Amino acid sequence: MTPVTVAQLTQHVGQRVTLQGWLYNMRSSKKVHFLELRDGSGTVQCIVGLEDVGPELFELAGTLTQESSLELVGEVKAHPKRAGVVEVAVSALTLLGGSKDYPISPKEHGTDFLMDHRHLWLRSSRQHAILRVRHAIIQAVRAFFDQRDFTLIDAPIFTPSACEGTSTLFETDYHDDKAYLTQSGQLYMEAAAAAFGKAYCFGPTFRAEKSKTRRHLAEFWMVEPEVAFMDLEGDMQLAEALLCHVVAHVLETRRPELERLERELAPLERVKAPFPRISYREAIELLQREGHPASFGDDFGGDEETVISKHFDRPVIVHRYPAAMKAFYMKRDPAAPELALCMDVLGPEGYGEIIGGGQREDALDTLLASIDHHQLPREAFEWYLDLRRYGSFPHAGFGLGIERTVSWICGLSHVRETIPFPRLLNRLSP
RNA sequence: UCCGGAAUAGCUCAGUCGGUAGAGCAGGCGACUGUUAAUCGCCGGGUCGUAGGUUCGAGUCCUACUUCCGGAGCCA
Repeated sequence: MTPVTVAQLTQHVGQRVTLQGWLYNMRSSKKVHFLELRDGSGTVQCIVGLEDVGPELFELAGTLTQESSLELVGEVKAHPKRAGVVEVAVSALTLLGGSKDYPISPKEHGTDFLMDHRHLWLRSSRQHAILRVRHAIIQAVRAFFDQRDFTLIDAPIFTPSACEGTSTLFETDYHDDKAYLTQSGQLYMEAAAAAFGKAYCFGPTFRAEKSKTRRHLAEFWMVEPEVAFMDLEGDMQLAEALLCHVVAHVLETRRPELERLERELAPLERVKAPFPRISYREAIELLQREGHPASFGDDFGGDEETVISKHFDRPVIVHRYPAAMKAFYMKRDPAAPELALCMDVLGPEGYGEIIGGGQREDALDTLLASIDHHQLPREAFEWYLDLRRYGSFPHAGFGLGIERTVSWICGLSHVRETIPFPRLLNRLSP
C-alpha cells in the first residue's frame, strides 16, 4: 500500500491507508491510545483500541515516546466530535526509530534553549507554520518577477570590496587574498539590468555589525530587482505591486498557518495599492508634530519608523532622503540636489523598513565624484564605472529583506524565528 | 561598544527577614472506554553560572568575571 500524507487524508475517508511520521503527542486510557501523528504535511489523531489491535500491539503503542518514528496502517474515519476533521483507526503499527528523552516537551521553554535545539524545534507547529509562510512568500516573490519577464541573475557571495562602504563586512581568506561576504548584490544587478533589461537576484547577504535587536541577523536573504530605463516613480510602483502580490498570495494559500500564529488578518487584507507616499521632509514634519525631536539630516531609528508607520493603515513609502546619509550610487534629485532619488518602504504595525532602494546615478563624472567623496577605492569600482562608460542608462531597483517581511506577515516580535537556522551575534550553531 | 535585566532539578519558574531547597511539566510506576498541552495517585531527580569576600551561618548581601535576554547605535 502506497503511503499517503496527513494532508491527503480527507480524500481517503472510508479507505485503509498507510501513514509514516513521528509521534507528536499521546493520550492514553485503559483500552485506547490516542496517538497524534505528525508527518510534515500536518497532524492527525490515530486511535489504537485494545479490542481492535490485540494486547501485544496495544502494549507496544503504550510505550511509544514523543518523536518516535512510526509506520501505521488504518482506516480513515470522520472524527465523531469534530466536523470536517478526520482520524485514523489503527490496525497495524511498526516502530521505525525510537526517541528517548526528546528535549522539547509540550510545555514552555526559553528562547536560548529552543535555539540550541533549533534542529528539533523546527518540528513544532509554530515553527512549521512560520517556515511554510516563508516558503509561500518566496514562491510569490519569484512568481511576481518571473511573470513580469525578469531574468534571475544571481550575484556572487564572495566579493572583493564593499558595495556601500558603510556596513561592517565579514572578511575571509580567498587564496591568500582578502574577500568579503556580500552585503548586497545590487552593483552586479546593475550590470545584469544592462544585459537583460529586467533582472533580479535572490540570495543570502551578510552583515557583520555587532547588532543585537529583534530585526537583525548576521545572515539574511534578500531579493533585489533592477530595471533598466525605470525611474524612482516606477521603482515605487514596482515595490508596491510586489508587496501586494506577496501578501495576497500568503492570505490565499497559508490561512491555516496564519491562524496557528494567531495573526490578525485585517491589517494584511488592507495591503492594497496605492500605498501612501511621503517625502523625507514630510516625514520629519510628521515626527515633529508628534513631539519627536527630529530635524532635517537625521536618520530614522526604530522608534521614528514606528511613529511614521503607525500613521498609516498600510505600508508607507518614504522617498527623497538627504543624499548625505545615503550610499554613493544614489542619484541626486535634479530638482533638489541635496536629496537622493531613493525610497524606503516601511511595514505597517511598527515593523519598520522592509524595502530600501532607488534610482542609481548614471552620469560617470557624478559617480566618480561621489566615490571620491565617500573615500572609496576607485580601482575596486572600475568594472562598475564601465556600466556608465558603455551605454549608460537610467535605472532603478530595490532590496527586499525576506526575514523582515516574514516577521511582519506572521506578526512576530523577532526575526530569529523567520529563518531555519539563524545566524545571530552570539549564535553560529546549530 | 553603551545602558538595563537575568542565571536555582532535563525544561519553565518560586524561594519572605541571611538559618543548608520547592512546584508544574518532562521521565519511571500505577489508575481510567473518546482523550485534545487529557486527568488522577505514587517515585526518582540539585556543586543554586564561575571565582573571591562579609558572616557563627549565604540561593539570598558585596566585588569581579562568564553567558543569555531586552534596548541603543548600525542596518534590510
